[in-house]
Amino acid sequence: MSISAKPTASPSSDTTASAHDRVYRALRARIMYGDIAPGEALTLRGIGREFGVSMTPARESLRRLVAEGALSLSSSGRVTTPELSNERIEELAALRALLEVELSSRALPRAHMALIDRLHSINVTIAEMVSKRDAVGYIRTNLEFHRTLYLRAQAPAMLAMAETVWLQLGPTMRALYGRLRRTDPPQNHRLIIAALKAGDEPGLRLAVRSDVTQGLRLLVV
Amino acid sequence: MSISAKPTASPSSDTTASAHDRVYRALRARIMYGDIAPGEALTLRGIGREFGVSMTPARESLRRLVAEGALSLSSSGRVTTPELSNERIEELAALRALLEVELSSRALPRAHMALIDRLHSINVTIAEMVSKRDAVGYIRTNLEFHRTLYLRAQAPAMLAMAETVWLQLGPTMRALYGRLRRTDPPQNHRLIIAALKAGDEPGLRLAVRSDVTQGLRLLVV
DNA sequence: AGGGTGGGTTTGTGATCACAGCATAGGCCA
DNA sequence: TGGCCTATGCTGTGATCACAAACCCACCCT
Repeated sequence: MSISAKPTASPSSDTTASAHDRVYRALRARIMYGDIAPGEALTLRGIGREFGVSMTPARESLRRLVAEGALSLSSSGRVTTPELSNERIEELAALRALLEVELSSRALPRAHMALIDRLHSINVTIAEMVSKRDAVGYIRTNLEFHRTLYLRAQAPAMLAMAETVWLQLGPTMRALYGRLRRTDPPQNHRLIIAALKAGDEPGLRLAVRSDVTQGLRLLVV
Repeated sequence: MSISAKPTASPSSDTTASAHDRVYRALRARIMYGDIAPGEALTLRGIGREFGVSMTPARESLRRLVAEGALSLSSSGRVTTPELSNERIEELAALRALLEVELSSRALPRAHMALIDRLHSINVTIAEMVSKRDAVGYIRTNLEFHRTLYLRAQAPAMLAMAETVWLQLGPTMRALYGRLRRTDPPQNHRLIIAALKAGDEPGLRLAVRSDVTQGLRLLVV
């Protein structure tokens, strides 16, 4: 039975031996980076078959993702990726603004030149993803930009909450970036970097708020 | 085997037939309202025995609580209620301030007289709990005060995040209210109600922030 | 007497199975 | 020909079991 293992997931990050954790990480990345469309259904046996595990670890990883709001659970127990209402999207955008403005503000006094260089280089990668029309790559790199900045805030609980919001917005973000077709240079990211260099806290808060809010605004139909 | 069911949990809210959900709800309430001390260990078979279920639902509810940050998972898989560091407590307090100030601000334009009456009556119950030295009852009623207000904000995702923070602080809050021995009338709650009546948004924000922050400040050793 | 080490016990992990609910697709009847 | 109804598969739920690792405590060696 163990021959049927089909590791179609990413071959990286196999340091943990735990089966449910491996499944969880793979699914989480898929959802957060928009690899799954809203409304898609996931079945226990299907997940188990794909990752070569039994129903038990599949169920654990699915329920963990449900607990984090990444998947929604119907009354009959069926698990699907959620289709967010406009009110929910606006709320999550407000949450992003609230949390990420605070995180960036806390990161500001700790932002050295090495961090700014790193952010700049991530920005270059984002531009590449945009020109390649790679939606998933764009989302992943964009979030990496934010995570790199917020890691300096030394606020793990707050960062975890922000990532939970990203996770909830994942499937919807794909729909967004699949829709917008203009080659959008990360203008707000440049404003963020400039404010970091200048030590300008109000400017930084404004830039982060704009960056977080403007993309989601297009999504509200 | 099913005879060993000992429903020591609350007899209410048994509308759901799902076993793991029943266990989850009971444990969540215990943790959030400070019924379990920090550092206590929970075992799968122990939970199962107590609720008269097998290991499967016990495991699901425990892992869900771990996913929500209510319990911490050691490297060997043992589940305990977390002992929070001072930095973590300060971070969670900041998170409470951030989220709950926003929630109260959104609830303000929707706050009618009926809500204010209800808040006042909850406040009376809080005073009773204080005089009875009932720590768990105090925490539960205090959170009910906040939840009642925030429900008017019509922001379910934001409220869910706030409740997650309460959950993480639960075991620690018990340690706090077990320590403070003064009969503390809910002064800040009266300020909140006054600001609601007057439609005074800056005052409301300040009162909520004070109420949320001051209690946790005592806790930082 | 103290510290390391052995075994017995307890723990989480994952697989498998029986079962009940549901959804769908096909057939059946008017 | 159209609408209803049943049957079959597929789904999640929960119980049980085998197994390996961790833990604990007593015992033994130095």
